[in-house]
Amino acid sequence: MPAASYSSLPASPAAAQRAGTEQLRRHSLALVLSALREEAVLSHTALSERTGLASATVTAVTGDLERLGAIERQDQPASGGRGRPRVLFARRRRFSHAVAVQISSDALHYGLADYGGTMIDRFSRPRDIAAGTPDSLLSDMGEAIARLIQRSRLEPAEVGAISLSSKGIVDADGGRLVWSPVFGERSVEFSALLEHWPAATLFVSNETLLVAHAAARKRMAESPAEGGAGLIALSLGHSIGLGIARIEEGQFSVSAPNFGHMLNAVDDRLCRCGLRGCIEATAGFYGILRIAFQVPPNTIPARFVPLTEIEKIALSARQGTRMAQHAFRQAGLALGQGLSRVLSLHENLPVIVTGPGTRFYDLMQPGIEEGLRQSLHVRLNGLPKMTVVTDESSLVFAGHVDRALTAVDQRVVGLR
Amino acid sequence: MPAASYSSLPASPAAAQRAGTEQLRRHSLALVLSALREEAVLSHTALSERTGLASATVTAVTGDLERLGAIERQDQPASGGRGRPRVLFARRRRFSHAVAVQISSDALHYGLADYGGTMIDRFSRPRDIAAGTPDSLLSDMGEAIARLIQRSRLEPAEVGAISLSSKGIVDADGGRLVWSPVFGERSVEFSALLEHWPAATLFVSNETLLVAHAAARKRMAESPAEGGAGLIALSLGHSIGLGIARIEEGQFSVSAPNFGHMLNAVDDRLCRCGLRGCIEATAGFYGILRIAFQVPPNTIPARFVPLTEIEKIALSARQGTRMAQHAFRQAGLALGQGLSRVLSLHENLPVIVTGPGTRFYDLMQPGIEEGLRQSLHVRLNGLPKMTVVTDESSLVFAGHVDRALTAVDQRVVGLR
DNA sequence: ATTGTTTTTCTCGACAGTCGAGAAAATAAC
DNA sequence: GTTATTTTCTCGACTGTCGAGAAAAACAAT
Repeated sequence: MPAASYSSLPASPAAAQRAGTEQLRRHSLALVLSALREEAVLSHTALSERTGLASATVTAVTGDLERLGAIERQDQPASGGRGRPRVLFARRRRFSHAVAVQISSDALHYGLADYGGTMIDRFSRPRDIAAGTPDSLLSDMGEAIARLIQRSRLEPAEVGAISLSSKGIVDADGGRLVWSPVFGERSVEFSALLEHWPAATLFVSNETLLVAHAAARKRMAESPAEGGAGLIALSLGHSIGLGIARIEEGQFSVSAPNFGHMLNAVDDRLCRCGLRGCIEATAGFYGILRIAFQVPPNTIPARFVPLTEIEKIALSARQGTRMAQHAFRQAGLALGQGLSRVLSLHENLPVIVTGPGTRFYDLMQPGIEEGLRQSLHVRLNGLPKMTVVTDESSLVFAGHVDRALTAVDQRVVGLR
Repeated sequence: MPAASYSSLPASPAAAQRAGTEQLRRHSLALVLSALREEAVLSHTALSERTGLASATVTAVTGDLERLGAIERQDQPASGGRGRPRVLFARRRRFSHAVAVQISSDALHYGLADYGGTMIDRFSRPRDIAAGTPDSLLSDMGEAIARLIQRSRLEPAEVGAISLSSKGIVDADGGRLVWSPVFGERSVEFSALLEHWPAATLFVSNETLLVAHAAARKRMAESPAEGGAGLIALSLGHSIGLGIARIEEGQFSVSAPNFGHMLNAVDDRLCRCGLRGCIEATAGFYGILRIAFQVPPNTIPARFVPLTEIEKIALSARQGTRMAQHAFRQAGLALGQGLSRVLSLHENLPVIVTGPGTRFYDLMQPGIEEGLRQSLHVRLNGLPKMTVVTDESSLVFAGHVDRALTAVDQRVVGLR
């Protein structure tokens, strides 16, 4: 409860608002569309119940949406009870499509989803970190996306959104990657990609932000009544990612703070970003490696550490090797201290831990808890609820698709 | 830009939403009311321009508000130009009143404002920190507020809101002070105060949150177009306070993180909260004192340090005493490092520095900047814009009044 | 004094949206 | 074939916003 917060009046009134009552209709359209995302197929009455709109209004709204081509009636009889058979509405899958690309340090994962939210194609391409440049990455991605679209025989205009994610710092509005583990401060301008798919909106997100997005969406779908304040997603791996989703009044907003490079302690541990004392420099895979092997802390970090390396360290830690245990404990401490700072700034949100590093969670947990307990906030509110979710990638893709389709929905709503 | 953030769809649809088109009217009412808070007196046409509502709608809305008693026409001829004289609308001052109490460690400051937002009475009472208990504080406040209201010959029912602020951690919804410098973990239940003023809504806010509130409101009034992301208020004194206001789409929301007791470094410096390494333990007045006089860092902090003590240290620092300079530098470092963490979590917001500690800002500034520069975020985005504002108290009261009257407005809007 | 000019407010009819109630539709049961 | 049942759709009432023009209320000119 502590970190008090509330929000205030309109204030800047003449802001971008249109006519009066038509705004209302837009809201109703959005309501129906969003209900049809949570539950793929709904009858007239079910829509009325879920959205709170009167039955008459549902008729009007679904009529609009059918005319726009965004939804369609399923002609399945769906023979159930006795009376007039219900008409079932569903999003029209061919209406639009979303491309998702997960850019990770060793591979690129591509996915294509239809307007209904189901993945219709996906493939991966390995990535050569050493050889790549921002330009080569862009052209590789352009080709791969073209391929993805051709395989499903789609027209370029049928791509409504392209959503990219990477670890690192992102300028969401500008479609740029500002800082990334691989390219450092050489920024990548993804907006150039849009040339070939003019109908598409581009999203560039931090990867862990999407995890938080997907987790928050899931939580809201499962317990809609819960005004729960939100959640934190923490991704452990070569780098450390964090996403925060805050839920308020049925809406949620999500942000990706620059957690991995938040200052942790004034120590000598050199980070990939060139500074010292970042959380990542202790808790990232290369940080763990450095401590475990007692490499001097100011050694320039390895660009990439294979997971098997860390697993060896973990094995020896589990067998009792002191230095390996110490490395994981230090990593946990840095994470716990960092988390305690995040919690001081927000409320006491539950934490979802993902990423390849979760296999070592048992080794880090004591350190994490110790670090957390060092702050007044945690002492007053107790430890946050921590949940480990191993399958990060599917959360990332869920986040991609949800975010992209939400945008398409908004465009639909804007068309009257 | 980095810390990417966006917000999402409605989603939980059947939430507390009333009938359809009446919502619209409520919005229009709020628009007019809020315009009349930014500019005390506005004509029919001016209202139409500022709110974006059609002239006909303004007639309808002002009619409603007059009927409710919230606004009134000023019968001033306001003889200006040539044509039909404009009717001027203003908030009806007697419509409601707000009580504001600033609880500081050495005094209680009381204020009474009318619905127009002007202070009509104020006085202060000294506070004996050593002798007081939560109960005695409550009863003192009850009496003082009663006195305040009687002096202006108001009925209890004419008090629409009571807004309290303190340093420390606040449970805004519950009307409780969870942790305070004076009472520690002995919480104070202010909700008991409401007994005597049943028509009033109670607000309990962190003091620096109100500073951020007032500053954000001011900024929006001055440059409404600016979608500026928000601002941070930092209050320096015996304890350290922080408030964050984020402005998005004409709305702003404000929160008060637990900054003073955010973990800064794992050192031995004992904080008033009983833990070690809090920012306050280095940057609060008692922290500065402890370092300057080379008292062992784990000494139990003084409950209160007179400002003159710190001024003496500042004087000797300005005269070149090393240890005094060191103390301010350490304080600055802790603040800068802490701020860098806040900035990592939000965007690169400008910072407003207030509080009694601002007189020593010149001594702390180098340390602050050094601390800030230790994080990747600052390196990428540059130092935040820092502005010193000495008159903290008037910002606090402005925040109190604005917050309280906003709540009264919302109640008005709710009444049809 | 009367008439015209100007500026602002107010009124009126049109339009868009939502809602409740009941009509209409479409099926299963009898 | 008729009836019961369930769901969808239609209709009229209500609320709200808007644009246009009428009405109001002043000053200026004659």
